[in-house]
Amino acid sequence: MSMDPAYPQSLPCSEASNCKESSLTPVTCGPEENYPSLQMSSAEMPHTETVSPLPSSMDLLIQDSPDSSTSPKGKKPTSAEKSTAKKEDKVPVKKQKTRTVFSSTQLYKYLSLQQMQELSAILNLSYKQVKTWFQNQRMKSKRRQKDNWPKNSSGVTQKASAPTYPTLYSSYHQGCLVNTTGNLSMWSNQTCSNSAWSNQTQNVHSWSNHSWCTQSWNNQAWNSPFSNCGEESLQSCMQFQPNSPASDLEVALETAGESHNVIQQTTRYFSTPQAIDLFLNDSTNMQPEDT
DNA sequence: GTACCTTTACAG
DNA sequence: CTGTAAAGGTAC
Repeated sequence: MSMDPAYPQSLPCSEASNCKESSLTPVTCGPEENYPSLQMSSAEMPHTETVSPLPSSMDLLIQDSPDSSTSPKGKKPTSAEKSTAKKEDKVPVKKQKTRTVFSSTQLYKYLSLQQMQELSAILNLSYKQVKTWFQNQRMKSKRRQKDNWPKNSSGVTQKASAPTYPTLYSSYHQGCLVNTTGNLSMWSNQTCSNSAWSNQTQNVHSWSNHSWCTQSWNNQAWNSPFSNCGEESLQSCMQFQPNSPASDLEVALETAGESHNVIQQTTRYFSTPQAIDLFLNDSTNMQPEDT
């Protein structure tokens, strides 16, 4: 339970080392930084960058994103530039906060420290960004809860209705992170039935200590917002045998969920907001919420 | 040092 | 206007 991988080790330059305390200009961090794809001057930044320096294994995972939504600026540099230019023009550099629009592909693989680090490198994002994302997700979940996220009221918001934890792994597992040691984290989502999952193709990517598992789902079965991107390539898989679909997951979840905190829970893969919500909500208790 | 929370600012 | 990445501040 000690997970403090000083991220800066193997990463090229992910750490926040850059933008955080450095200054307010994330862009200044560096060209090959992780922010490159963020905003910068798309003019000269063919975001081909997206996935260049990736290992071969990861290639599959991230290669897609033709330019989905990410396009930090691939599409409308005007706005950004405008604003930026404007500010620079007169305002004493207040703070060029540029919203990085992560591509679904990128979002698809945000995880925890270790993974985050690697991911950051892989995705060409900074560790900070990855971290921030999770943070925001947590906040988002909380807010939703507070706001009484329209869940069953009409049963509309939640495409597949928020499943409870038990249901989660039963019919909601889309991927999982398996630790070589036997520990595994999972990210789940809706519309994924065990059967479907069994049929899916399984591609295992070696990922550090963990095996990045991606399972290929049916595009149709996948309704989550995040899933609309060409995840076909980065679909998830499972490391455990296809024979033990939910079984392993359950065990793993139990083990992992019982002694993990929110952070760790977050560590699990979230493919969809709902999944995150679920995790953030029940993960702590992992009880059948069945009063 | 990190996570949590609040606020800011941008993209759709 | 909403959603969300990101900065700032605070607490552990």
